[in-house]
Amino acid sequence: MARNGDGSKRERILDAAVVEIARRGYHSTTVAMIAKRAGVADGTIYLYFKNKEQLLFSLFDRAMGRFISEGKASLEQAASAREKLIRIVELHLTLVGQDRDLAIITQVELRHSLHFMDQLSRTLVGEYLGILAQVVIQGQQEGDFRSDLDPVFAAKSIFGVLDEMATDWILSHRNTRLESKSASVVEFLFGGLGC
Amino acid sequence: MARNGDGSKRERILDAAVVEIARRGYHSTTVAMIAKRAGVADGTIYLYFKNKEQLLFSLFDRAMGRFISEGKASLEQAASAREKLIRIVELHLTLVGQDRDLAIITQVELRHSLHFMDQLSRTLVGEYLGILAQVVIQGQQEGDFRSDLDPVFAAKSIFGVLDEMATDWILSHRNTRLESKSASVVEFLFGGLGC
DNA sequence: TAGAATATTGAATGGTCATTCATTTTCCGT
DNA sequence: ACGGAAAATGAATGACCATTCAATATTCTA
Repeated sequence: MARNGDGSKRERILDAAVVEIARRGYHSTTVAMIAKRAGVADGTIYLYFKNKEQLLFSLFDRAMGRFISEGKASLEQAASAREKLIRIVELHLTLVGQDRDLAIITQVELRHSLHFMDQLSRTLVGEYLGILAQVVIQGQQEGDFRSDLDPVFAAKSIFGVLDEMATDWILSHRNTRLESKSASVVEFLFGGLGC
Repeated sequence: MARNGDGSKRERILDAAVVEIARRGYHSTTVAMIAKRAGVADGTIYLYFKNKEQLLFSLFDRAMGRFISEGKASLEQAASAREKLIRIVELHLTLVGQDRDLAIITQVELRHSLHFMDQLSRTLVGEYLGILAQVVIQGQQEGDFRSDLDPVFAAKSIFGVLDEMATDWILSHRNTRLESKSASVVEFLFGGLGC
């Protein structure tokens, strides 16, 4: 019965959870549905995850872990803050736009309670904002970015724009590619609305 | 009908729902809890609302209705697009920052599920974005805003920044006033990051 | 290969709640 | 003050589902 050893069963459960939760929503998805799609018994879920909520957290961990590691790699290849920001925007939109089901999880399902968001923002999202703030600081030192902006505030603004584009993409059922917005986003972030 | 002298019973139920749902989250709040706080019987809720989900929608309708009507009034007093944008930013942050419980509802609880967000974005949020886009168009005609920006894109970006500030305020438990960010937001929106 | 250790199964459990509706209370016109 | 209509009540219903655990299957060790 049990196939290839190590984490493959756990991975299968996570994959199944992404699909089921994206389609029906966290609260309407039963553990039994996830188990069925993963091809395991209901009880098996509890051998790998403490409970349903932990399973949802694990979904986020896995996705955000990939994001941050790819992000760090990509940033190392960029010298100036300006270039770094461009890469971040592209990476963010590309990764979110790559998997619609996963995007629904990150943009919608992971935000359904204050308790939940609190935990997320304290950990991985916080780390992401920190990286953004660092880039802003670098840009200010290089004289490319205005130095009268609070870097943390700027980081949140950048995140806000990216996050809104991602959510909007999920909600608009058109077949656009999310990363096609990269250039506009970069342009807006650098130049704002004014002439 | 249920509405006598004071339409106050329905209002009391809505008020109670805001408090309970903000504190415990939508899914952990039972209809019985809302009824208790409102001082009515469980069944009475169903004389005013079709079901629990409709009650949540009504919460949003009431809040967003106030927002849009106040917004329109405030916009009429502003002539230039620049002034209008300043007013929108101030109004958005002031209204959200006025009532923490209600803010938790709008920033977190109303975003529970794709289905739910879909309905919101198609209706009132869509209307809000439309107003923002109009202001951008006006600004472009007046020569104050860059005309190479797509107004709908710009509207979403503005909304994204405002929304992120609001969510961040909810999650940071510090005692700041949300509207104190107005000036920074306006400055960022007009000028962006660049020098 | 035996037997122990480990992994998996899935039916049963127990608790939770949204919703209903038979009954009671309040309202109001005459 | 009466009586019928409208409102309100809250206990009962029934559906739902996360989680458990005794039983079974599989893998490992010597």
